[in-house]
Amino acid sequence: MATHLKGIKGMPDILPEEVQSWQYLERKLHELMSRYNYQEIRVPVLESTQLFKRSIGDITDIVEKEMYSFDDRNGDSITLRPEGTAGCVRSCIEHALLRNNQQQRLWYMGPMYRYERPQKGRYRQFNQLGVEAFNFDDPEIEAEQLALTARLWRELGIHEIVRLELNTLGDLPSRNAYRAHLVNYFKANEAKLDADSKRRLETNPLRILDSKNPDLQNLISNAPVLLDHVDRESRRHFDNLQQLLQDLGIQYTVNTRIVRGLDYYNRTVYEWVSDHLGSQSAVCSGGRFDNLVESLGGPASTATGFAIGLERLLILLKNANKIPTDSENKAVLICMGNTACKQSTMIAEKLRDALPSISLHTYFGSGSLSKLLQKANKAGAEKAYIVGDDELAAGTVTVKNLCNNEPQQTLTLSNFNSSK
RNA sequence: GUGAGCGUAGCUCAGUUGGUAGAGCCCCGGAUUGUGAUUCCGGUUGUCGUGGGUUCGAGUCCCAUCGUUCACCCCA
Repeated sequence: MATHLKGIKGMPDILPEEVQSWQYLERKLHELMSRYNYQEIRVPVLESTQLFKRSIGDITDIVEKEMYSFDDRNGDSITLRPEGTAGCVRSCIEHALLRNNQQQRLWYMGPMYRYERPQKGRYRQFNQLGVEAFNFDDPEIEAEQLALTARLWRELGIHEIVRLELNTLGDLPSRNAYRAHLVNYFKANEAKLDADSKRRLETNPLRILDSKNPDLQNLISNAPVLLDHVDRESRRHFDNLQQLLQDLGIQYTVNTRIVRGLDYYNRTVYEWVSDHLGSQSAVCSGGRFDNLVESLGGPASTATGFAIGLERLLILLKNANKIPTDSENKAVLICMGNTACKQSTMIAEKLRDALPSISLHTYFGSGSLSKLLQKANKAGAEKAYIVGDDELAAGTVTVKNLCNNEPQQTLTLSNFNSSK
């Protein structure tokens, strides 16, 4: 016997039973996007490696060690997208969707790829819903997108177990100034830092604020605060956003330690987090990235957006037991006796003609009615359509309701015996 | 890349100081050749992850390796 092949690490199969919950979630997301009049954009899973290096930032971990990059047959380096924003922006530029400061509200959904060690809520292929809006300068757009996500949590029934954490990064000059303050502070206390944080001191000092090391918490809480250093305009933007959130009744906390793994953010950053996700606590994160479009060669365009990790969202839905079981209109066709059994496919087609809304499962061949009803019941069918020799002769179908003990009904199908 | 835990039937898991591999669920059949959700009876399923070692003898002990889970790093 040949040894069987296995799937790739961190790239899970989604089996039929599981697909139900994905379809439920996808349906909800489609509806939501449509209600906010965001438009779907579909871009490829593969892009040039250069695109991600320029957008995400060359020295980020994603680009340095997590990308699935390889050479195309002609030697060009291409990469499986580790996130969706870069491709979306590239497409908008390429097709001039942002000319003359045109506003766009866009969304996309699909798999992303990062070469990481899998753990709870983290996979090498994972799915995101991405939402981006372009050329909206004022904080109303952040408020709209946060209202949209807040509505999603509410309608999925998980609003009790997620919370919003908000911060502002200011503009680039103010952030660089703050960064210098922070480096000075941590350099003065370098002896107290762990190895990871010493490394981050060189690469991404803001990340030290994120550290989970309990020994560092005291040092971190006495560090200079980003919010105290942001420029006046960004500060005003942030204050206005907070006012809007209060007006909308959206609860949040300001967390001055939130930074971003991607380099392109400025001003607003936020995360929706939950205690039910294990260590990977963020289910949605986003913010403003006003400089990305221009830095990728497009027209200067402000931008805001967020991404939701769909696997993580499903963990929350399961946790809160909010995935409806989909047994609606499930039915089975049971044929008894040789004559009816031979015609089961044809009878099923007639039933589907007559009852377009049912999801009809046909048992081929014969078996004891008792067993077949048992099977139908286990499969979650609501009704059994039974056809035996009597029904065949009379041109009828016996309908048995499997949800209750109501008397059976007889359904007449026109042209039932037309094939004769 | 680093650390820890776990690999026994399709699934969830027992398996005693080393002595012939088990249960429940699922699936299939029958009681009941045309009436389930609630009965009873019977049946199938295994390179005990893989390869070495110790031993008269290894699912059990040792080593290696692979897989997996969780955590670090990082991030949705």
